[in-house]
Amino acid sequence: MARAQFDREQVLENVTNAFWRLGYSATSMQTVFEKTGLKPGSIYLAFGNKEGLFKESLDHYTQQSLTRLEATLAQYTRVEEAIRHILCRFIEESCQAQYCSCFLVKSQLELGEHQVELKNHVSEQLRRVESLFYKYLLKDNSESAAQAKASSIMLHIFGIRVYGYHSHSRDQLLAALRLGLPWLGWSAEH
Amino acid sequence: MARAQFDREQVLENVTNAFWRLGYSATSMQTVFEKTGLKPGSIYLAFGNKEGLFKESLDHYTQQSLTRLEATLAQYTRVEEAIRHILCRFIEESCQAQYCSCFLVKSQLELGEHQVELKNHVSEQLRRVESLFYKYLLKDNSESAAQAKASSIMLHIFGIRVYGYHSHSRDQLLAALRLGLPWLGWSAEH
DNA sequence: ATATAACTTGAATGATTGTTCAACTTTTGC
DNA sequence: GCAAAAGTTGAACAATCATTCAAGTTATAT
Repeated sequence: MARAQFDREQVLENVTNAFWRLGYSATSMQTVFEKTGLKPGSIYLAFGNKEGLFKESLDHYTQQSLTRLEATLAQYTRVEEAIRHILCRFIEESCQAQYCSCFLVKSQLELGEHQVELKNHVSEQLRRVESLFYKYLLKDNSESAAQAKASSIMLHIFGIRVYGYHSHSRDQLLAALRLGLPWLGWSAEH
Repeated sequence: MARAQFDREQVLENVTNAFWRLGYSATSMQTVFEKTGLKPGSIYLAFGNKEGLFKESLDHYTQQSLTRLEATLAQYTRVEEAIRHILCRFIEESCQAQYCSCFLVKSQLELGEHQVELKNHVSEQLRRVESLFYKYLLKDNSESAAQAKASSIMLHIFGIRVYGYHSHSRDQLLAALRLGLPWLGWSAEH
């Protein structure tokens, strides 16, 4: 029973990157072989097929994202401050040259009738993100207020992910966030 | 000089629908031939290639969208009321069974390094939409306020387009819009 | 009526798609 | 040390991809 000779994490890192940038359809298995240096047989034995590989990539990405979000949310005493930090980070990301939006958002919109299972899987991951915000907002809010605020946060995040993909304008996005999320208590200067 | 025997508008309608639902990569020319009933030669003579066909589809969709938006904006005396109507319409759309988000948003996120020209074209169309809101908001706002409000509207629209694609929850979206866009002056009941 | 330009047809192109598999190598359990 | 399990290899598969083109048809201009 020989062990796999490749680092599964490393492989998923490369594959996720390819899927993230190019999308599910536009990423060929040929591309996967090249980015990982593995041969067809190894990939198919380890991940089943393209859908399985994509699903694991999604999980890999979600895991990283949630961990990072949770860390930031736990770091600050006031939830609003943490969320502000997260949103500002997203804006900064969107201004970088190689920005390619959010893997989950892109996948959600790309997948359709032909990949229902994958699409539902993405939806589930997005709901996990919203639940995380909801959980932290519950500390200072009623259930209905926390839900509305969590949804509003998600709307703005989705907005940044799309808007930032073609605009790259930090100030415009920041002004829009200040206007749409006044309850986050933005400071006067920044 | 024989005229084309097909209705260009009708063909674009069908093709747009396919691209909209399946995306650029996942829509094969074979699909195009089937949906239109035309043979390869006719399509390639009329539209050049897949990219050209996609570009015309985008323009067809943008034309229809802008016309509809402009009509609603011109219909109401108060801009805020018009925008509220538009957003509510978007929410209603997102609750329908066959909802497939916004063609421009989906394309913006799908297109990448390999279709830079197309991607820029989509960005341009999205900017036209924002400019339309900006123009109408200028009537009652300073330039900076109108810009911030237009951006905020776009963020929320993008949000609906993504959020509505996996949630289908009318009330949640509405509550989030009321929270994020209070300056639109929502009535107490609805 | 005829010449010519516009358009349609459908088979064919070579490249690329996702996936399989028999042969081979490596590691493990006993 | 031996057998079996696990993993690797690289060629090969049929299917589909976007696109082309020579031949045939149609409409228009003169």
